[in-house]
Amino acid sequence: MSIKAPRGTKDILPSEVPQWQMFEAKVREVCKLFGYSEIRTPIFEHTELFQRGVGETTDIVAKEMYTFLDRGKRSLTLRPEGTASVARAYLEHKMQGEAQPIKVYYLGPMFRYDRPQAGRYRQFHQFGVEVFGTKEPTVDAEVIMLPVFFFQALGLKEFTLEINSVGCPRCRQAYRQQLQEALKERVPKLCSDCAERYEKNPLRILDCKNEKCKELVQDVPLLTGALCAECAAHFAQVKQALDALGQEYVVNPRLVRGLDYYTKTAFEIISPALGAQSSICGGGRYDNLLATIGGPDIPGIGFALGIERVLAALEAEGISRKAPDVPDIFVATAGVPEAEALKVTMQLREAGLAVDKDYLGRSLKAQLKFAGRKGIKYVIILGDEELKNGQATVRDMQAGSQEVVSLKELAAHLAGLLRGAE
RNA sequence: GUGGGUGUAGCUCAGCUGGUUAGAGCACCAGAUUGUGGCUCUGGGGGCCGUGGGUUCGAGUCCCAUCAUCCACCCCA
Repeated sequence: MSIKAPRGTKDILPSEVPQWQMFEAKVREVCKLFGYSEIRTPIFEHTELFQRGVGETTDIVAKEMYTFLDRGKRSLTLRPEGTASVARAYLEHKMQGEAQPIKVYYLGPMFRYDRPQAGRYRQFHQFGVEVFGTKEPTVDAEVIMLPVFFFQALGLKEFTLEINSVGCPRCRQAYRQQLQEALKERVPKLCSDCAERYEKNPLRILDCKNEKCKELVQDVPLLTGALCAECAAHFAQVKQALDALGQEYVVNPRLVRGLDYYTKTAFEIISPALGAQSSICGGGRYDNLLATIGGPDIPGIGFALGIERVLAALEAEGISRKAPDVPDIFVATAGVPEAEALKVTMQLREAGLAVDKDYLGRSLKAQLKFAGRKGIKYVIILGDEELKNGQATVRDMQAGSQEVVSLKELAAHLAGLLRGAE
């Protein structure tokens, strides 16, 4: 075998597609309940959108983008995430002129040039939601509750919600200095990654998994304690709203989002059933994103959730997969021309029945075996004997019983059987 | 980008310290039953042993490289 799917990509095979369709149907159902409309944006955008929106210093922009020049020498990038595109569409179509807030969801592939591992792909799929035009803390609570509600609707049981506030540029800047001050002496003792983070993005040091770093930053002041009055009040109201709903959560002051655009509320949902890539949903508020990409000062909030990871979590929890669809009826031949069998097959389809037939010229025995393996409920046996009388045999594969039915009444007879079987 | 594990039939895997034509189970196809599946039995098709180099009289087996894959770091969904 020479050509394979590119590294980090994979085929979603017919046996898996029903599970994806179930997932997508659930997305649409829940979004409808919450009042969100679907939006579909292009799969690639001008590179500049992500550079400005996601942030030059983020790993995503610095080293994970699929960027290329098109024939007109434009620099384009396969979208690494959805929020920037939706924000761009909001501005481009002047949605600030419509009734606010704008609540949308999207579903589709994203691309990041990462090293693949369990739960991490170069082409992966996200379901995400964005709300523009309100900075109300209760909308933060709604955006947090949507994925929680969604996971419950899927039957997922094992997940934990973590929340934090990363403040606004003002309090974050002040905190950053406070943190650097506190860590000054300890820099040489930190791991090499954290030593680098000390200058670039000291907040990330709080999130380091290295045991030694964890210990060293234990007594350091936390961002939650350094929030400005406005951010602190906002965070308190978000928590209050979640409390009022009876929603459990863990405040994780070390939860730091990687993308530059986040402000105030940040949250993450984690599945303990997964490996190292255990985050199944991440989101938060981004009150400066629209302004950053050249729009008016309009707040926003959203989340994105990794479909492959959620499906893996369902699998790990043993939640049954949706089985692939099989036709209800199979037309088998025994000594009659194939054209005749195709004609009967088409007639049944025209009557609204899901029907397939043999295309390998196999023996009747092999055709029955095939239908049995596939789990097809009824097999029509077209034999020359019956056909002479304008009849066919209908075999119930589960019961092993069969009866002779006239071709004229065949469709109605089968429809009746299928209705009865439901 | 860094580290470790693994690449033999469609799938899961054997193949002892290198030794003639590379095996099993499942799956697939056919027959036993010349018009009747699920059980059983019999037979059959399928492998440049990931790829390229090297060591050797001889390599699936040893060495190097490369690619792919898995897991972890990093990062994130």
